[in-house]
Amino acid sequence: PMSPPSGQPLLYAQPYAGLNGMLGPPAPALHHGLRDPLGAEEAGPHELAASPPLGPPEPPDDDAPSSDDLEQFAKQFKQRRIKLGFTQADVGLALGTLYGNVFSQTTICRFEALQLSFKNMCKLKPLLNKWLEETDSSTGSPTNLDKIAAQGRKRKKRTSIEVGVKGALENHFLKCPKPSAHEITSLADSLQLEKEVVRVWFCNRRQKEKRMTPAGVPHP
DNA sequence: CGTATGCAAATAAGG
DNA sequence: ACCTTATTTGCATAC
Repeated sequence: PMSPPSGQPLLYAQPYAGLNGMLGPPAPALHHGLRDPLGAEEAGPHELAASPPLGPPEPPDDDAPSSDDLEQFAKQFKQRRIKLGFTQADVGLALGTLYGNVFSQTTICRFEALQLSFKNMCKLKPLLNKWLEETDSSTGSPTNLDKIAAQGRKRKKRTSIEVGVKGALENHFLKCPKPSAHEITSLADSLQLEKEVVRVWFCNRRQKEKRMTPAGVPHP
C-alpha cells in the first residue's frame, strides 16, 4: 500500500555506471563503491536505455548521448581542462561570460564526477564541449576577446538565511505550515527578507516535511 | 589553494 | 498568483 506510480522522492538515483543488471526485482544490495553516504534507497525501476535516434519531437541537433558517451566526455573534459590550466571555478565563470549562464565550481565538479542526473549531464555537455573547443583549439586564438560581462545571469543568487532567521521561520512553520499570502508578506517584512524567499522557504519546508514523514501514520 | 559534499535555495512543469 | 512534486544548482565548509 505505498509507492505511488513513478514515485521517487528525494535523492536522485544514480543514472550511469551501468551496473544495474536490468533485472533483479528484489535483489538490490549491490551498490558500487562511490560516495554515497545516504542512498541505498530505490524503488523505481528506472530503465536507463539509450534513446535511439528516433524521436517524435526531437529538438534541433543534440543527439542522445549514451551513458558511456557522457562518462567518456567527462573524463576527457577534466583531463583537458587541467592541461589547459583552468580550475573548475574558472570554467563555471567562463560559461557565464561566454554563454550567459554562470555555473558554480560545484556544478562543474559534479559534472566531471558524473554526479548529476543523466538529463542534467546531457544538458551541460554541449556547453562544456563548446567551451573546451573555444579554449583549446586555436592555440593561437589571438587575444581572447572577453566579451562584455553580458550578465545573462538567469538564476537568482542563492540566498543564505541566517540561523536566527531560520529559527524564526521554523517557529512559524510549526504554528502554521501554510501561511496565507498576507501572512507571508508580513513575515517577510519583519524578517527583512524578500517575500518570494519566504514563500519558497515554506514550499521547500513542506516538501521536507513530507519527505521526513513516511507515508502514513494512518491512525496512531 | 583547488576540490568534494551536505543541506537546501531556486526552478521547472502541471494543476 | 500560489501550490505541489521533481530537479537543478550553489553557499559553506569540510577535505
